[in-house]
Amino acid sequence: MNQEIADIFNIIADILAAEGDNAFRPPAYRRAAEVLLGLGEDVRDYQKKHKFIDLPGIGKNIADKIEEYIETGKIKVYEEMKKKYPVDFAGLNKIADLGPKRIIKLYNELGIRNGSELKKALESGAVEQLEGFGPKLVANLHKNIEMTADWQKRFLLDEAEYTADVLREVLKKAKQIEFAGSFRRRKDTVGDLDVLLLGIKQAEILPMLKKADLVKKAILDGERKTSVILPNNMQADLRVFDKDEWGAACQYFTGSKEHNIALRTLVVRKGWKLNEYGLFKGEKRLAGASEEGIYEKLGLKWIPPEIREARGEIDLAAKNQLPKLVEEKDIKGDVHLHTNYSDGRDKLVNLVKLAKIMKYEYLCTADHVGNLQVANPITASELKKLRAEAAAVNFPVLIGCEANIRKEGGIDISDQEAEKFDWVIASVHSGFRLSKEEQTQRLLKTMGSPHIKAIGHPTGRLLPARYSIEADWEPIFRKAADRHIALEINAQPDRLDLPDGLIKMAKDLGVKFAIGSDAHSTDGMDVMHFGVGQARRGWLTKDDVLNCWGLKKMIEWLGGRL
DNA sequence: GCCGTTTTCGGCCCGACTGTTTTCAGTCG
Repeated sequence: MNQEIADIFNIIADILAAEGDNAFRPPAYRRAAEVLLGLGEDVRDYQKKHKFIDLPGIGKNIADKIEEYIETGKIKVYEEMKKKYPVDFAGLNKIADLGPKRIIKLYNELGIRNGSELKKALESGAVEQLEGFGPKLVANLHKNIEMTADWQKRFLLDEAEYTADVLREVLKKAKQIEFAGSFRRRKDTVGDLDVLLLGIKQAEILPMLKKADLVKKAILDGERKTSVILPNNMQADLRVFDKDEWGAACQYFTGSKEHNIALRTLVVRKGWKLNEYGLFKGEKRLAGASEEGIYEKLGLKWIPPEIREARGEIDLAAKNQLPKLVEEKDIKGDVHLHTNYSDGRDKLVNLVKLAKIMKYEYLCTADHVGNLQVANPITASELKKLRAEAAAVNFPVLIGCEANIRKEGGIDISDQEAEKFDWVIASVHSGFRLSKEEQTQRLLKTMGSPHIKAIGHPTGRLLPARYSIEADWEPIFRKAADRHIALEINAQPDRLDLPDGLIKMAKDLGVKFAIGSDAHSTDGMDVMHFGVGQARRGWLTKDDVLNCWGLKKMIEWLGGRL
């Protein structure tokens, strides 16, 4: 429901912006939309324990509208706006160069309500008759309307990372390069790449990209900014900065927007100014060469990019109480690996070889078992072979399994079968569309099973945007904490499950986590850093993560049930 | 529409770029 309300707020913001009476109302609605999306739980659950008005950026007016939507499924103000402008705002807004003002103008003057009507009007020549719609803008709209659908999508982190590596190579002439934005914050999906460069001329960039055949479309090329669409339809914005601006640029373009606005509130209070070039008192530069310097001048500890989301990090930085977030080097073992005995491609001995190179201290396998729509579950005789292989590798290996959670709760193998494994992950692989109540009961019941040590990819979501089960997470998290059952943070870039908001909520309820690669071959083991990034976005320290503890302590916490 | 260690009113983050203008509006991040 959060998404539904956020969408409505964004459209209200668009319409208010187009009508243009008070320029500060639209951002208020947009901020409220962001806050709802970052809430970590459904507004209906949140409402039971808290008041919306206590959330930052949400006042009486917007709180009333949220409650109105929960009660009636509608927001009156929005319904009236829809009558006045029966327009597909969300769709039209995705077209580049088209914002609220132009959308309203197109509707008022030509009655255009959606993309296909716009296309017809462009083709008939009606649009170029409008004041303010010159030949270049019309030509751009023609092109944009065709391409927009492709470049609007969000990308998985691994594709963004690969793209960044390509750009880094092509632009290696630069002395320094940083990929800022949501990529640096390790958000689960990335819309574009913000590329910051040092020691190179802005005018050199577009030619270098063109020479490397990386420009599908040049959007703009100015004195301080170059924007292109790359061949994979990802947008890259590239900007060059000086050495004494570098930290300010990194800070500014890493965001998030909400974090930066909150930071600027502090700055304004001191009578200073903060932009992408530095922190200034009048003309005097107080800081700018390093991010640390900027935060320090503001009386704050440096804040890791992953938690710059205006979720309380600035207050804690002021009090020097930021958590020391988990790092990739803290990971002591992988806890979710498939071998060749289920649907993995590699033998245990090869997984172990790589584990040693990665400086792990142990591995936990998690081959599929059971009878619910699973590719090639491990058999009893294969389990014996795997045990023998594990005994031979001279490296600590827990032999585990990934069992399926039944529709009615519990897992699809018996207690006797489960007992044969050292480590049992229970995962939802079916029944994604059960009701919220059924889903909640199903997970609660599953956690009553005596052998389960972890819940795998708990929401079942697949990115960039597919199903995530609906459940009332609070009682589930409470039971996980109580029963010493870990929640997995699945590091696959198309899962990153749990999502960050739920991680934070679970942590606050005392839950412990296990970051698993879910690798199906040695190649798949290198995704661990994505899982660590996700854990950091959920404010986790190494104390929160089982596989940062060492095997002995982890087993103790699990109750020695091995 | 939100918010408060100058304020319950009067502020609100800030700059770049393009296109359509002839000094600025709209979009974007």
